[in-house]
Amino acid sequence: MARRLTARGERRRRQLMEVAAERFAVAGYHPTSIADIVDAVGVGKGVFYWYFASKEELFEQILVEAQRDLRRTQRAAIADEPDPLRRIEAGVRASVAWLDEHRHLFTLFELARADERFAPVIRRGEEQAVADTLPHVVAGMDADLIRREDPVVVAYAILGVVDRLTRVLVLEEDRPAEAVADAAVAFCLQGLVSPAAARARLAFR
Amino acid sequence: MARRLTARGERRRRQLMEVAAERFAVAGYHPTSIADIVDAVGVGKGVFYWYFASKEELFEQILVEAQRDLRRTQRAAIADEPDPLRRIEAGVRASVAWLDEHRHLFTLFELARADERFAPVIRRGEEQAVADTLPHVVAGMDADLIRREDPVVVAYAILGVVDRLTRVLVLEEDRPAEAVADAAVAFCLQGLVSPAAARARLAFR
Amino acid sequence: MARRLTARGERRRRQLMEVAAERFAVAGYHPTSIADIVDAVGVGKGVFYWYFASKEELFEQILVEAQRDLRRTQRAAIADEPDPLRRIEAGVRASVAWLDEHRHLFTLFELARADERFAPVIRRGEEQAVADTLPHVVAGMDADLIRREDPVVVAYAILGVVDRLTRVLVLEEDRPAEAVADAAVAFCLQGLVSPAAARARLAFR
Amino acid sequence: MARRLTARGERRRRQLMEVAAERFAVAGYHPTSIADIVDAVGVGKGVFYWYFASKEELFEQILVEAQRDLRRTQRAAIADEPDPLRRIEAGVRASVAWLDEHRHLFTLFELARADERFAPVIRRGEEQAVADTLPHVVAGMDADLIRREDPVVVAYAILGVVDRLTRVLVLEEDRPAEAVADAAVAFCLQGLVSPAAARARLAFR
DNA sequence: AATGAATGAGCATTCATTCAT
DNA sequence: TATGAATGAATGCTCATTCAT
Repeated sequence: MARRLTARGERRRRQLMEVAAERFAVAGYHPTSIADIVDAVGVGKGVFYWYFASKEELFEQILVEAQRDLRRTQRAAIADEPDPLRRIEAGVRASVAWLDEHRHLFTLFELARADERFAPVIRRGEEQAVADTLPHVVAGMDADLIRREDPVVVAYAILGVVDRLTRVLVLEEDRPAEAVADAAVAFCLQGLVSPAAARARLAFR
Repeated sequence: MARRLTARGERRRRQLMEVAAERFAVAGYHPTSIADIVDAVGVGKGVFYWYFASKEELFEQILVEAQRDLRRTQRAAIADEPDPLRRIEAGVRASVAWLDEHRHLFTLFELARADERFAPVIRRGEEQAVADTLPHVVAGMDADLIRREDPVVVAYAILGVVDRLTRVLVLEEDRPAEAVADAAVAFCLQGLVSPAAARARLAFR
Repeated sequence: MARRLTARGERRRRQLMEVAAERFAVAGYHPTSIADIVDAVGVGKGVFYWYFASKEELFEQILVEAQRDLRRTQRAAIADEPDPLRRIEAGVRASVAWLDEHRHLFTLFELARADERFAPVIRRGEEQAVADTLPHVVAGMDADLIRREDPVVVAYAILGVVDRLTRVLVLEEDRPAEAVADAAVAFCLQGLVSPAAARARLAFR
Repeated sequence: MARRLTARGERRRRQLMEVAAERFAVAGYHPTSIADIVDAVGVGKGVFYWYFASKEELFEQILVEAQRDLRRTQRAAIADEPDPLRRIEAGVRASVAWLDEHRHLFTLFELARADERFAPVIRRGEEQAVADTLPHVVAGMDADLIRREDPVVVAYAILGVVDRLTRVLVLEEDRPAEAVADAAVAFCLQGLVSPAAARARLAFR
């Protein structure tokens, strides 16, 4: 592939990707057939194979573009923050917001993770996200703002919190994204122990 | 179904479930055919349908039994702990250990979550886990050991941390389960801010 | 087969045949499995094959016994009638009544006729019925009570009328069997032309 | 379905229907597999499902088209007849001729009647045939050409005679269709009583 | 006589992909 | 670029029949 496309061709390609993304999210990858996709767009099957080498390639491209967009959004949100903790916080908030706004793509990430063929794409994106977070975590530790822990662990833990809270509370229970972002930030920064208990624990050391 | 089985029949049923669980985990649900399963067991195709009404029912039963076992393990681990925080900690440790020991079942949970038909089963299990955690969180808040927050949020956050850290660090990066459990506990209890920063923050209030 | 059966065995055999006949009538021959039958009776599959060599043999025996019973009924109804036309009439009435009372067996006759394997059994029964009717038709012609026509044709025509009127009007439209028998007799005896038209026609000859 | 077909596609569809109709008639519906059909046509299995949604739909379409053709033939045969009795006679003759010429479709009607799923299609056609016959019967009664009886009964009786005589005498015993049509007409019009007996009966009234 | 278990060929249907036009 | 048509391997599932106990 990597065909050179006319403007019209580019539009078609987009259209196919969008329709496919939506169907995949609603019905799943397997249950959505090429026929479903081209029928929804109103074109013949040949068209599909003009733009994509295979169903697999199509899904992969949807995923990669979505990851790229999410990452772009995170970087933009972080850009102006000098404080490491606030950078992380901004990243969390931006992620929750993006996942909320692109629910079907969020769903596709989950779908992809469960499929042998696409899991690597997701893993790659996740590793990228961790790599992006790492410098801020390390900077936070150097500034004694963040507990000294394996920074990779910390980064994955944040990912886990954001992912789960957004999926369950925003997508399924329809809570407002900002409130969930607040909760995610609070949990990630302070954990669940109360200040009182924290003080008591400190006294021990 | 719900057939009355002889001892021999019960053994067969177990064997089919185990072989299927393992194949599903390795290759995925769709790619694993009934033929694969019965061939692996070395029986005819009809045998499968003597014990299970469908491939779908089989998967569901695997999931439900796995969830039951995980829950049993968690409850056992928590049983003797009087302190709410320690109960939560024990639950986290038990979960990481179980997921480590039953890696293929952990994988099945992920697979299932991505499939329309099985997602409800997973959600149900997750809700059960949250419901199981809730009393301890609330007790912790009442004893002023845990920050006052929406306890449901807290429970899901813990789930997210445990799930992600175990999946990536234990299953993929092969770190020792105990170390990962330590890290998960630490993150969940204290979050990522350092004691110093916490003190500084406290001063503000 | 043709096993010597104890009294209990004979009961079992009857029970299997009755249950099977009813299921076949309701759901069809193919859609009714041996499993359905033995489950309905509450016995294991082996029992079935103790009494019948195959599903096919079972159906055949049901058919043959039903035909035998129908024929017995017809002969009994005709026995005391000296007049050929009245014999035919009595036969028609007896047939409609029997088919009404044994609706499921009537249905089985239809089912069987459509199946290559059983059609011969039905044909045989039909030929028997025709052969049974023939003497009365011939006697009627000899006594100048019945138009001179190919008696075989006449016999099959009667069969056709009885079969169709009973099936549609009695079984489907739930009309009383006696009324339908009346109508069948009237049509068979006089056809559809009015006496006036008949007279007019006669004048021509 | 209801796909837009090219001329070539339309040809394929016809071909599949014809081959299928013939196989169904020879071997039965169940025993004829999709594989049999496409193999006979010499195409891949997918082709079948390009043109038909299911085996069931195919059979139904065969039936409906056959019924349509039979009805067309009947109407054409009747068109120029002013006399009600002659219209009925013409209809009977046209039916016998059509059933003779399309023996395999006649067989399919029988097959279909025995199958739960297709019986309604047959019943519908039968009701149509009765509805088509009714006006002539009523007209005949009004003109005092036909005995006053329930016209629906009369119509079904005619159907029964035509069906049975054609099936047994034409299809099985290979008698000439015209002779059988003659016999059917004679029986339907005059019944089986002789003119003499009829006169005698009249005397009574 | 009876049971639960097992067999395995057979079937309708799906679907990613390719092809001829 | 685009279409309708075609491919054919693969899949889940059924079921009459047999077997071991």
